[in-house]
Amino acid sequence: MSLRSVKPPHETRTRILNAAEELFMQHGFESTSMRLLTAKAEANLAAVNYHFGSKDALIEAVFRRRLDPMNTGRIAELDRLEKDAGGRTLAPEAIIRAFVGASLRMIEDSKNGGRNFIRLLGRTYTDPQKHIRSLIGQLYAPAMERFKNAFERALPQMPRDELVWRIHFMFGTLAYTLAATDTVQLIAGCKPEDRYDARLLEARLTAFLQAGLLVPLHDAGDVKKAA
Amino acid sequence: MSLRSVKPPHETRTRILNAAEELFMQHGFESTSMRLLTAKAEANLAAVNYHFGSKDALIEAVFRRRLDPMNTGRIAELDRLEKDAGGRTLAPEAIIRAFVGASLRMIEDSKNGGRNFIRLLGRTYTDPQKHIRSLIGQLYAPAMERFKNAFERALPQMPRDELVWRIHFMFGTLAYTLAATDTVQLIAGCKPEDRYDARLLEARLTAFLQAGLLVPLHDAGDVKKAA
DNA sequence: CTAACATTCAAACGTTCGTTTGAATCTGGA
DNA sequence: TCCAGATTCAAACGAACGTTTGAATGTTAG
Repeated sequence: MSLRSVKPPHETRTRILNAAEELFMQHGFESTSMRLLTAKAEANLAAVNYHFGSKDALIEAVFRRRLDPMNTGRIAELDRLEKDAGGRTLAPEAIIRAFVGASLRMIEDSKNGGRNFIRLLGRTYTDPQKHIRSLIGQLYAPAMERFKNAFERALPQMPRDELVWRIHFMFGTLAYTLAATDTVQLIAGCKPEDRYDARLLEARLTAFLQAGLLVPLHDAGDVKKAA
Repeated sequence: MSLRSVKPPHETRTRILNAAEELFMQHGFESTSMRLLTAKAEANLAAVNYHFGSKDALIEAVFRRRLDPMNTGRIAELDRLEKDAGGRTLAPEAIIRAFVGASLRMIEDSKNGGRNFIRLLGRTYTDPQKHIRSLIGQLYAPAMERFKNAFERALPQMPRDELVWRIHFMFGTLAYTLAATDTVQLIAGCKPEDRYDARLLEARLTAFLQAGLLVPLHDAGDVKKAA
């Protein structure tokens, strides 16, 4: 064994993860071949199977590397908010900001591939392969449960199934906004330039989500006049 | 030529399109092999290349078959609304309903694969392959332009870039909601049963989108108190 | 019937895929 | 120095991929 992981922090592993992250985002999982991937990582073709075991295990490692700290941070931020509030109930907006803030902060870190990862993540929620979707779901489960509880406490008067749907809508808006940078934006007539001024985007996104989350309940299927 | 397309309306073509739609949704484009696809369609392996030319051309045909009528219907519905309104400006909610209604009506048609297609469509907005995304964008372009103009007329006081973002948010919410039927719903603690009561979903979704679209403008990055 | 065309079919094409192998090379402690 | 384990390497594996081919079959018009 000889004390691995003390000196050289597996540079090859990291290079592979970085290359995988970028290529998975550009071409998808299936279209990214091990040969292209290892070439970009400046590693041997066999390196992925040696370090990770298989291509699927590499995919999982790519997501764990970023998603675990991100969701841990989300939960910690929520803990901090609740602690600061004493016994008072949190404002829904604060909970929303704690959630989307983690994604937007990562998107700002374009130098370290964070932006790549967020786009990759956003599209992987709806990946065709079931085992990949369930991996994402598994990695999100603790944070999702935590935030769901926080929203329930902040909005005690809202029916549970209504709240679940609105959380789903919010999650979708966030995921899609971050994943689809060109498709519909181009259709909408906006140039794809450096459009991700994270501060402005956070303000717009939070306002949109908050309004949707707090919209008055519809009565018997009729939804007129909300504002 | 001998008068094709009079009697047997290319049954093989249709069987292939149906099989492709379902398999593309279940496994994605890359993971759906021509052998599996033609087997499900009860056609010969060479039939796809004979009838469509290539796998990519088949993908395009799958989307054109559903998306062209859907967006034509959307535009017609908008035309009808504007005609009925005379010169009056349309309510934003009516425009939203005209757009999401087409998707939700197709989702109700689960017998004919409409639900499959909507899920496939929702995930394809963020497909890794650029030529696939641009195909979707191209098929959506006329309807998108039309609806953007309608929103601009309905909300003349809203800055254009703000409106573009809010349309983007709405589009994302719709796409993700329809595409991600299990992933996050399961996390949120909801069973994936027949959850798509389209009437209830339309009410919830429209209320959410309308609230987000109409939320008052944020001032200088600060977004407190919207409702 | 027959000629012309449309469609189906089994078989094979060449390529690329993820993974495995066994030897070569590197590395750190006794 | 030497050796055991960690890592890299070139080469090859069998399987699966999309596509092509040319003959066989089905269909329609004269």
